[in-house]
This record gives sequence, C-alpha cells and structure tokens, in this order.
Amino acid sequence: MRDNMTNQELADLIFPNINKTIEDYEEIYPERNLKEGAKVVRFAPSPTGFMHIGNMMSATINYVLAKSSGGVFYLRNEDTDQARSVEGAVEFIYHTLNHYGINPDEYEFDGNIVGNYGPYIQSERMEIYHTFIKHLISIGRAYPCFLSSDELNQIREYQAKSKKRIGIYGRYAKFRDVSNEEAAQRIRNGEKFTIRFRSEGDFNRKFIFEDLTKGKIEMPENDIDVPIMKSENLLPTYHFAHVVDDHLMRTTHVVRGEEWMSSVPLHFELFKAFGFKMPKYIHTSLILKKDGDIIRKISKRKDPEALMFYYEEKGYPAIAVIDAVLTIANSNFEEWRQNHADTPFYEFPFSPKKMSSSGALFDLDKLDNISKNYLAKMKAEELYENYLTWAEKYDEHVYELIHKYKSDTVSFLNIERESKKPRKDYENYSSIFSKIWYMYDEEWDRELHYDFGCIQDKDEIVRIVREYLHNYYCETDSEEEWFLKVKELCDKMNYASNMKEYKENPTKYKGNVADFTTAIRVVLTTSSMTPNLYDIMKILGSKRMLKRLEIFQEKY
RNA sequence: GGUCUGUUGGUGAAGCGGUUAACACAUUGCCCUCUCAAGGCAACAUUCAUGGGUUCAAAUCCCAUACAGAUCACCA
Repeated sequence: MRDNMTNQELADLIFPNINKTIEDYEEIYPERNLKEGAKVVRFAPSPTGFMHIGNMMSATINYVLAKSSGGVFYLRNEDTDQARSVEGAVEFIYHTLNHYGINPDEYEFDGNIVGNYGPYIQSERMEIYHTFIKHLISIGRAYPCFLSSDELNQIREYQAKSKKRIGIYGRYAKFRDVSNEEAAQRIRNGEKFTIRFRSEGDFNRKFIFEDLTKGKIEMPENDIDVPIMKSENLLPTYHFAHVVDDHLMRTTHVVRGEEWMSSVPLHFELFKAFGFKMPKYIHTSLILKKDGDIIRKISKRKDPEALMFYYEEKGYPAIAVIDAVLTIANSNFEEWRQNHADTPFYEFPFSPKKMSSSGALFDLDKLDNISKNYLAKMKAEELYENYLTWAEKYDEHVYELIHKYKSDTVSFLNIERESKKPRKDYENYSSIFSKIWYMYDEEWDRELHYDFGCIQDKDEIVRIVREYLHNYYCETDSEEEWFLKVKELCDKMNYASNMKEYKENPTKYKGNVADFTTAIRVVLTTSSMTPNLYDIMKILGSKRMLKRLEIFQEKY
C-alpha cells in the first residue's frame, strides 16, 4: 500500500469509467444565446403521478416569467427518488400543463427529447452527475463516507439530546479527514458509502443573499457535509442535482417552494465549489388551507381541491383556474386582468416583488366568481361545445341528452347571453345540469319538487295555467305581445298587472303579475328561479307545455 | 431546541412616515324588475397580533413578546 494516494487516484478508483471532464460538459451545453433579459426557467416536479395546486402555481409563474421575457421554459423530471416514482407521470404532467395552456419549450418523454440541454430526466443523467462528483473528489471537495444508518441515528439522537445542531459537521464528520488510503481500502473491501460534500463554511459567519420576492436574507453559512450521492443507487441527492442541472441547463431563475429557503447557503457553497454562477431565486409561499379554526398547509391527502384533477372533474375552464392561481400569486394580477380582459395570461408582467410573502388561502369562492365571468362571456355555441367535451369525459348521461338536443340546449344557454350584462348562472360545467334539466322531457319522470311562490292552491294554479295556455299563449307573439297578454289575463283573474297599483292596494287583488308568472314558471320548470320565461316558452312550444300541465295535475 | 420567514376585515390584499386604511370576492340591505341572473346604490377594519420606544406625526421605522409557518434525511 502506498502512503500518499492522491485525490485524483481516489476519484479514479470510485469512478473508473468516467472519462469526461466538467469542461467537456461546458462545451456540450454552452451558454444559451438569448436576448438580454430573457429568463430561462424550469418546472421540475418529482413524478409522483399527481399535480397539485402548489405545482400548478410554480409552473404558471415559471411560464409567465419565460414567456414575458422571451426566454425558455423547460420541463425536468426529478426522478431521483426511485421509491416514489410513478410510471407515466411525466406524460401526465405534460398533458395537464397543456390543458392549462402551458406548453414547455423543452421536455422529454417516451424516449423523445425536445431541446438541446437534455436529457431532461435525472435518472438518465448519471454520467453527468458522476463526472461532476468525480471532479469534486479530485479537488478534495468531496469524500466517501462510511457512516452506517445506525451510526447516523446515534449521532442525531445525541445531538438532539444535548441540544446541539443536528447534522454531519465538524467532529461528527468522522470520515472527512480519513486518509485516502484508508478510504480506498474500505471501498476495495466492498463497504457501502455515500459521497459527502466537504464544506468549508463557518456557522458563525453570516451569508447574505437576495431572494427576488423576500428581499435580502441573512443566514449562517453552511458547514454541513451533506450527502451528494446516495449509496444505494449512486443517484445524486436533490441538492447536487439542482446545482449541476440548473447550471448545465443554463437556468437563470429558480422558482421553488419556500421549504427550500433554508438550503440556499448549501446551494451557494456548492455553486461556489464549481465556480458556477448562482441563479436567481424566487421562493414562493405555501398555499394554505383553513380547516375549521386552524390554518395549515394544503394537503394532497385531506383536501380534494389540492389536486388539479378536482378542477377538471368539476369542470372549471382552464383559464379560470389559471387566473385564480395568478390572483393569489401576484397581488396586481387582478387589476391587470380588469384592464386586459382578453390578453393571454402569459403576457402578464409578473413581478416577484408583488408576490405575497406569507402563505395564501386558496379561495374557492373567488374561483367560482372568476369562472362565472368566463362562462358568461362565452358565446352559447362555444359554451355548448365545451360543455359537451366535459360531459363526454365526466357525465355520460348529460352527454347523451345535450348531444341529442343540441339545438334546444344551445337556445336555452343563449337566453340573456351575448349582451353587455350577460347572466352569470354557471360556475363550472358540472353545475350546469342542475339548472337546466327541466328543458329535457326525459328528465320529468324523476321525483318532482315544485317550488311555489305566493300562489299555493293547486286548483288556482291549474286554472291560471290552463286558461293561459289554451286561450292566450301564441307561439308567434313577440316578447311585448306576450307580456301584454299575460297582463290581460292577470287583470281578468283579479291579479294586479301593475306592480305600483298592487303595492298601493295589495288587499284589492289576489296577487300580482309576479305571482302570476311564477305560477306558470313553476308548472313549466318546477323552479321559481329560471331565465327569461318568454324565451323558455318559445323553446318548449305549446305541446310540451300542455304536457307539463298534465304532469303537474297528476303529480302535485 | 437551532436557523429562517411571516402576522392589515370572513377571504385575497393595497399601502412602505401625514390617506375618510384602496380594490376584488363573500355577506347583508335597498332600488330596478314577470322570477332569477345581471346592473345600480349602500352597509361591512374607529383600526393594521400585543407591549414599549423613535417622531410634531407610525399600519408604515426600532426593540421585545405572542402566535403561525418552513427547515434541521442517503425525500424532493
């Protein structure tokens, strides 16, 4: 055994098959040629098979940042945790993003790589990581560590008990200063090891960095010898992959959750060890949830609305969800949206400074409101098509009905639409049917609940509706003629056709026009709350209306 | 326990030393009206977690306390 094994020799022993250098990779992935100010950003989820609202917010912010600066948005699959990886998750994420109008410029799945900075799947970048780790070992900034998990636990317990800082640093870093010969011997003996970064930081020194949303933040330097490569599968840890990937992919801005803030000093030291420029950071607040009296982080398990699938199933238009997300993400988005109603969201000049620094509650009421406005603005035909597409996937029964009665459905959806003040009846596709079911004859065999207004007496209602349908209603009447006839019958049956007169002398009459039309409305629809009656009658036609009078007589 | 971050109405929030403390959603009331929706008009924080301080003047600056969240893994 030789006495003086060099770092380079140790590195060669650990990675005998790595022949590239980090300089080689600098050439393979050169600086991107983009215009001044263009941002290169990424969405880098772990492929767990779900997309949650926090992911969505991060993806949206990234996309807006890239688009509005003429930059690049790429999708990177962080699958270094083999245990949690789910097959097909990237495709799923890719399609979910597409559904919301977010299209990555660079990505990879099914063996297809789009973009020059791939592979975009971490498990396919082994050689790259190993090259960079080998380099760190060769310059003495990383070393193999043979601490077993039992030993690690003991250290942790001891530190916790004696109120010391937890972690492998200082004298706890047992293998940090072991000779290269000893390390080599252990490796040759087949001992398991991880590679740890050799930190040169000092916990008593301060380190200042600028987060784009939170401003200047002062933290102690990192002095922990963190693992950069796992023993089991030789994959890098998140921290190491972040530094290598974001450098090689030439990321300029890293948008990530607030939970990463505390590892910035570590990342800083890692970037410095390679001599790389650090990207800018935007740490986003967590999305919270009010659960009874307590406010907590939104949870994938407990809160259905945490998963993006929820919004698709409920049938919220994609753009409404994006707007709701941006409303929480950036405080001046709402104002911008008011002045730019038809501008694509990615043209919004996103400002990290305007991000709220405390966590926000995701407000479902607000989403409903945004969504109502979008649905109200659509043309009936367009609404119908979107509704049909939604129903095809989520509600077969509705799909069949509206498909069969397309023309009536569109006419109904068109009532009081396409005006300056369109109706805002629907907040999402799944809630539409409960408000329009009565337009379909097939639905009338269900159990009916007539929602009466002032007139409760069945015989009186039948008298009114029968008289009206037989002797007054005419399909060719204009709306004014129609209303004149309604009022005429009103007077005849001693209901006040003039509201003012009624208010002055309520006792003189049996009721007023409103009560009168409500009776008709309820017989035709069971509901006292419907869009314009005249239009509904027009769609229904005399024959079907008479049938509904029959049903009423039988069932009520 | 160490280290960070935050705390303005039911919700999202604007404000950054002098404002009647914006705006949007929600809620409530009135008006309009064939119902509903829409629309119009109102109401809704005497106060910015609490306690001190600086100042002629504080939600805004400083300090302390409380509370909440994050992090301290061979998970990301």
